Amino acid sequence: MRGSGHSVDSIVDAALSLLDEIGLPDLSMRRVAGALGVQPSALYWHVENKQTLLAALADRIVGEAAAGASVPDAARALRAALLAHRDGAEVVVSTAALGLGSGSLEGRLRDAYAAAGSADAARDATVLAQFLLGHCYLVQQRMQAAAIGAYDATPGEVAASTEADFEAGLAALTGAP
Amino acid sequence: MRGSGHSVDSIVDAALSLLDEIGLPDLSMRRVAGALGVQPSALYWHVENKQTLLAALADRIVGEAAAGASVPDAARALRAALLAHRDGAEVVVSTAALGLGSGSLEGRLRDAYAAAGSADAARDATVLAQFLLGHCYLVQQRMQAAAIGAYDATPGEVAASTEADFEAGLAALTGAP
DNA sequence: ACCTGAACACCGTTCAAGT
DNA sequence: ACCTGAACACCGTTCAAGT
Repeated sequence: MRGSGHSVDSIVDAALSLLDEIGLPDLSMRRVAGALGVQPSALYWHVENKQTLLAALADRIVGEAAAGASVPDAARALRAALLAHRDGAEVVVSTAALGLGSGSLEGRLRDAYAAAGSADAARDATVLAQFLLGHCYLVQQRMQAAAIGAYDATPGEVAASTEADFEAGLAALTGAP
Repeated sequence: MRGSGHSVDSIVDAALSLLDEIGLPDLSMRRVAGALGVQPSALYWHVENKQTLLAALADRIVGEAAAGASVPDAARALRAALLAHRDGAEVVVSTAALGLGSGSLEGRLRDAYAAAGSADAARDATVLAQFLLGHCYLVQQRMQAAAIGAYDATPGEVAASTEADFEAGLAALTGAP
């Protein structure tokens, strides 16, 4: 902090817009450094390694989504947050076990279930998080495949049928529409 | 075929046992070549690139699991197949959109739903596949984190509580125990 | 037909050294 | 405190050349 060259926040900023431009497979430490006009080694002053940078990116992607909402609305808000950035689901899911990334996401759902008086908020949240992450991951994979032309539908068609898939799963897992 | 040096099957064999040994992050084309006693470039005679090798690996992991079973048994068999190999879920999920990898898995579930007289077997299969893949991916991530010690449970504890999570989600998505 | 050898354009990370 | 420069040990992939 305090006007110095770069903070961890500015690195996450750069990484996030680079993610939207080029996608996760091409998101290298060297590219992030390049976007900041700095040597790759400079990043390691602010960030321990690539894994922790991705975890910070995951936290930023999840953001404040779903705070204080009902279970279905929390799930919808988290879905929207993941789908808002290219490969957002893969970033979040890949750091989910670190507690860092998605203690966040699963925790958010746990709060929603607890507020709704669930008898086992922890299990309910785990199950819904697994569906939510699997859903978003596969949706984004399919959208990318559709963009490349390797899939038999346009990105628009994928987006539409995909939301109905989500609502179907959500209704089944939460017990009602 | 025909007694030549290596087939694509022998490459998948080597890749699969290497996967169990070292995990997906360390599974490089160069390591696979090394395990076969061959130069890395030799692999490209049999296989187009790493992505298609991973797709073939995914097909091998899914195998014949769940053929002709009821929906819940198909789901359980597929779960067991993914969990049987280190990072199995990540391999399968990462190639799921290619039709190559998990036209397989999702198709298997679609067949089971269709045989059970589902009104929308395609959607039901998509939703269950998303849960199944998200579940297995997160379970394996958690088991690995537990093995490293970065997680607050032993691998055994993770495996146990995890199966109950799966049955809870499965019951909700299929409508009954 | 199948493989080697060498090369190309990359990686993540470390660490002395500069300022 | 923060960054550069150079290095280390790797990647996936291509392609001429060998057999």
